[in-house]
Amino acid sequence: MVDHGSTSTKTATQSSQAVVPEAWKHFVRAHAAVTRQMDADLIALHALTLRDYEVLLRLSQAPDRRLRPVDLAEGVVLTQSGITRLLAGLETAGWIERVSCSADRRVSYAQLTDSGQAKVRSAGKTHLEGIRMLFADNFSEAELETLGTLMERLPVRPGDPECLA
Amino acid sequence: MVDHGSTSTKTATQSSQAVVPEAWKHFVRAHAAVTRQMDADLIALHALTLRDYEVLLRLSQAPDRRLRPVDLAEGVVLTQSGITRLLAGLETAGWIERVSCSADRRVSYAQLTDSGQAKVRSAGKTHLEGIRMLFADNFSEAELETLGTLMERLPVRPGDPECLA
DNA sequence: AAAGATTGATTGCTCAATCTTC
DNA sequence: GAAGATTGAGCAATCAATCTTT
Repeated sequence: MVDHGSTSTKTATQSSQAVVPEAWKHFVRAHAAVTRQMDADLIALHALTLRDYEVLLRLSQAPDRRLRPVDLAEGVVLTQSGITRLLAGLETAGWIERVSCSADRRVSYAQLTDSGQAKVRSAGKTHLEGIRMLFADNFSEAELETLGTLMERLPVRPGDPECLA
Repeated sequence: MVDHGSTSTKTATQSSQAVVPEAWKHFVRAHAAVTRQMDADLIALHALTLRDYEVLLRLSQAPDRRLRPVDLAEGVVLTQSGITRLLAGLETAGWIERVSCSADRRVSYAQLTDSGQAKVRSAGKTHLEGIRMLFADNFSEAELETLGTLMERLPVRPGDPECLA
């Protein structure tokens, strides 16, 4: 509700109030549209959900190609039960296998199989193409870099759960 | 979609290849995290989903406070059946009512009620606060403006040649 | 007690099919 | 036939509760 010290001489309240929700609105809308198309492409060409792909990708980039489900969940912003069910699907597809941890018997790693590695490679081509066409091609290299740093600044976990009143 | 051929400058593009998926990754992750928190806040304080709120908001800004379901669906990136079910919920809550169109009897407008207007006002305070704390406060005014224009550039209906009003 | 993982019940959304009206 | 709206079936993700291990 407080004005930000407007830089322009437009109607002060109108402009400074509008800029914030406008940016947010475009952000949400763009994400939904682009994401939906990417998901459709991955499903059509590789029988793979966008979330599935992101999980496989993270595994392929992890040391020893394995991660704890709880870390995986945090990485793709999913609940623990969500990741359990997703991993179950990936396992029956043969793209991951479960490996129990000797140091902590509570955890059963998700480990990328060779088949999963092949899958993430082939699907990766489609996905990179999608990122390029639907997302990156709309920006210059510099803008992309800017976008990346800006996005990186947003809080990923509700670490400070100060509730709104 | 076929393969896009081999890249001739694999080594040279290695670093610039990384910037694209990085920007995208941060984009997706940030959206998921911020959106999730906003949704939780709205549910906790107003018994309202983020999508519910966005629909009510769009109605409150529409002429005569009413819109066709199909336009509403396009606005919040949902399928037609999705909007039907969402509107059903809003109607039983008393926030919208259905009004048949005299000019075209296929459409039944979603019309914001007074109760719905009150709801969107009170929830709007929470939501604006959420946008500020979770999103806008991480950026300067100039960055927000940049972000808005960049996001606006993304295609909302990829592949679709034209949008009919 | 707390952390990791899982399961049961529920919700919300999608696709495909259908109905009515243009 | 096409467009707008709806319904049935199915899937994916959530919350709450539970189990095991630390």
